[in-house]
Amino acid sequence: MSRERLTPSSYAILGLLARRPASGYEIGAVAQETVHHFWPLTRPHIYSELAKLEELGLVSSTEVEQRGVPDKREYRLTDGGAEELDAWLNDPDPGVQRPRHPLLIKVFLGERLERDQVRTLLERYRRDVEARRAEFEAIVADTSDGRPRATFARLTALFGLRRMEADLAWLDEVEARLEEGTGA
Amino acid sequence: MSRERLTPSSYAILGLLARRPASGYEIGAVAQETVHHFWPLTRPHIYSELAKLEELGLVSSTEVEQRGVPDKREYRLTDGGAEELDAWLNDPDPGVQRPRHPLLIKVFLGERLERDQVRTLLERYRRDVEARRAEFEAIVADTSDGRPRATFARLTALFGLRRMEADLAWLDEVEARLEEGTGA
DNA sequence: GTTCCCATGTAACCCGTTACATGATTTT
DNA sequence: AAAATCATGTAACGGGTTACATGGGAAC
Repeated sequence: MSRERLTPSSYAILGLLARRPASGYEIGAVAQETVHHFWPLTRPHIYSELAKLEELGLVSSTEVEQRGVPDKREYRLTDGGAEELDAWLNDPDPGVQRPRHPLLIKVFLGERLERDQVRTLLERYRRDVEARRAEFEAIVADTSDGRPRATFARLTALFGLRRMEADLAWLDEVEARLEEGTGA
Repeated sequence: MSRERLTPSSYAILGLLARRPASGYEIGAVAQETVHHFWPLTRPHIYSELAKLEELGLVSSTEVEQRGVPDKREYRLTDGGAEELDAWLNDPDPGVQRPRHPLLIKVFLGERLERDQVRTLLERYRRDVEARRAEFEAIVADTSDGRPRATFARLTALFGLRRMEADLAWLDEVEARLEEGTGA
């Protein structure tokens, strides 16, 4: 198989197209509301992926005229694309997460910092986490009707929510530990 | 400041060099044991970063002869490098995490899958998570003496540990929910 | 009737990865 | 003595980002 040059981003896009044909721009908008919180897709990236996928015959496109706004190129999944997508989905390999957590670099090097500076840093992070937790909660609330499709979207938001809660618990632990270190 | 082209990886490397001068290869080994679990650094990347950092005057290098093994180029932080590092550390911006969680793409598209296939996928992920949790626990155990430096390393491992626990809790939730869906 | 925004996309760039190179040293 | 490993590194590639382009509507 020469087509094994596809990335998770490729499959995310195939998956979105499986639900509904769309232009690159439209995929960008949908991605923002659906997969962005666990797999960010920028629009330029989507465009280049679509070109690659079309070259591989996994999607096809037609120019669609529009009034008032520029014409768009609408992509749809081909039969081969659906096959490729399902083959990937049925592979139970969960894939690798490469953690990239810049905050922890600063924490790791915390000995170079004043204690108060570490606290400020953590406080800022806590605010970020709380904001993201709220976003996840909103998605969970939005997907709590019984629609079959919403069920799975809900599970991904729940994942984010649980992780944000874990981060908050960690922050509590760390701050408590830093207090100890201070007084003594 | 023209030097504002540095990435978190740059600062991670500066931070490691602040502890001890080292060659690119040695930084690679240390990074593997210290920052890899929250900020992976591959050796080729380290080499190119070092070249860039030297060009900016943030590190300096000297060729060191060795017996039996190839000569190495040893890098050390310059005064300017230490300044730059501390400026970054003292900025309380925790930075952006770009979540990249390929598993959740499959979960999100779960309606295209057989229920059992979803279960298999989650089971595989659970094993991964348990393995990673064990690694974090090992680091926590390894850093539980009172060394000041170990304290901060420990906090980063604790972060990973809490997140893995969150993932396991999520898996329990999801699997329970999927059982419901099955019987009815 | 300028100024701002919206819908659509392209171009340029670079961070980080995977693949390759090489000579000494230890292992079998 | 062949094979594997170690210590050091270079080369090539590409996924994904930030910056730019553009023309029609909407807003003030």
